[in-house]
Amino acid sequence: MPGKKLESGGYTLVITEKPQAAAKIAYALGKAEKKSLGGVPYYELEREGKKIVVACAVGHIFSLASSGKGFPVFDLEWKPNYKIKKLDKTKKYYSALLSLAKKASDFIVATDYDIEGELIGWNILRFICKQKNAKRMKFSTLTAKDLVEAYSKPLASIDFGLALSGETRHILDWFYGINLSRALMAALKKAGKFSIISIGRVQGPALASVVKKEKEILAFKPKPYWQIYLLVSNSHRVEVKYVKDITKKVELAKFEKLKGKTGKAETKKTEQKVPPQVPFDLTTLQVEAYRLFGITPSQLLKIAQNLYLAGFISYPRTASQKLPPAIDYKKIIQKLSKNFSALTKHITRETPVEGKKTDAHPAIFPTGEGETEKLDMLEKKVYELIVKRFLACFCEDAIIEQKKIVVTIDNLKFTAQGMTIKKQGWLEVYKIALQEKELPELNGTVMIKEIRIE
DNA sequence: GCAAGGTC
Repeated sequence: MPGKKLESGGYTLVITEKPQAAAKIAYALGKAEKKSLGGVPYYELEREGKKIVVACAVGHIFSLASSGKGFPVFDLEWKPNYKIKKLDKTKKYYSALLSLAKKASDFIVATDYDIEGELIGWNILRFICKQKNAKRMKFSTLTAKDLVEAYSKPLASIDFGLALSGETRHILDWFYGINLSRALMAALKKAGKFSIISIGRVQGPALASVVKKEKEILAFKPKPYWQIYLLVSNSHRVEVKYVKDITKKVELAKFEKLKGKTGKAETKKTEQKVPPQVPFDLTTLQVEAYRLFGITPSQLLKIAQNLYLAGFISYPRTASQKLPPAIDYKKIIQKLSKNFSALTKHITRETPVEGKKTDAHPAIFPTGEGETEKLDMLEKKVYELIVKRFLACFCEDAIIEQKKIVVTIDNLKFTAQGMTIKKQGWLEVYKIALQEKELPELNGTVMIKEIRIE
């Protein structure tokens, strides 16, 4: 392996992104012994006669920094966090990795398999281990099975595409954020004021969208309008609504004259197949957890992260809506059937319904492992939601019937709409807000019984 | 001093 010449006979150093992942990997690979270096945990074990040390970072332990004053500045370089920030908690992790790397004879990067994770691994490799490359463990769940497999069949190289895109993002965010913030403060100073303010790739557009919405709300002038309902009948009584809102009061007169008149009714029925909703990406899970349980997106991220670290679900920071066969979903379903047989019995599909989006990690899925008694109330809710969404992807389409009654009187059109579920299919497993509304069939001449204007 | 994104 290129880079600093390595001692032979040393151990394999597995580099993880966070302490909890280090523990999971170490105990999955063998009888690990927990040790500590300057207050930082690491693990030693032997596997197939080879000594392995599993060490960890704490997310990013390097940051971009510039010596340039004023703006614009473009001379950036990576520096250990502790050399830049006053209040830094990463120094002891940096030191522990530095010391453990010295006695290693080869390295495996086992950070999260995504853009930031690859960069975290690459920076540790080049700046601490003095290596150009290393093997790469690729995994999406922290279950023992996946970790052992990732260790046994590592990728020969880190993913430089991911790592470079991560570095590029850091650089561009720095260029744009720091320079524009400095420019903004300089402009303020020229106007005789002093304040520390900031702008950036995320906060700028976010602020703009809040301001835009606030302006819309301030500019909103409510206008009165009316909706017209008719109670019509022949064999059944049904309330139908005029298809438009009325904004001019004078137009109401022509509706007031309708009472006692007759009109023509027609009912149309259409059947619709509704396929299961696609597997969870993080954003969709956040939306659903808020809709169903009132859990905020940031709260959800923490819960999902915990479920992942405890081995219940796959890596949650994903935009993918795919469930590739490699995750062995048949086995997962088999495991889930122990606790969720009421749900798994509805499964009819061999392969899951999937969405379009892809990512480095698959969509969020349950691993089928872990004891749910160990979860708190919110964790359990989220976990079960993920189980249901996953299993629903293997269930049959639902069939719904849409009914639409159209009543025409004096060339004015009124309608009523109904919906009934003909076949539950996947809805048995994953409930969504489908409001059923029974509606009779109404055809032929109808009499207008009542008029309601509001 | 200013970004954004990891993890605590």
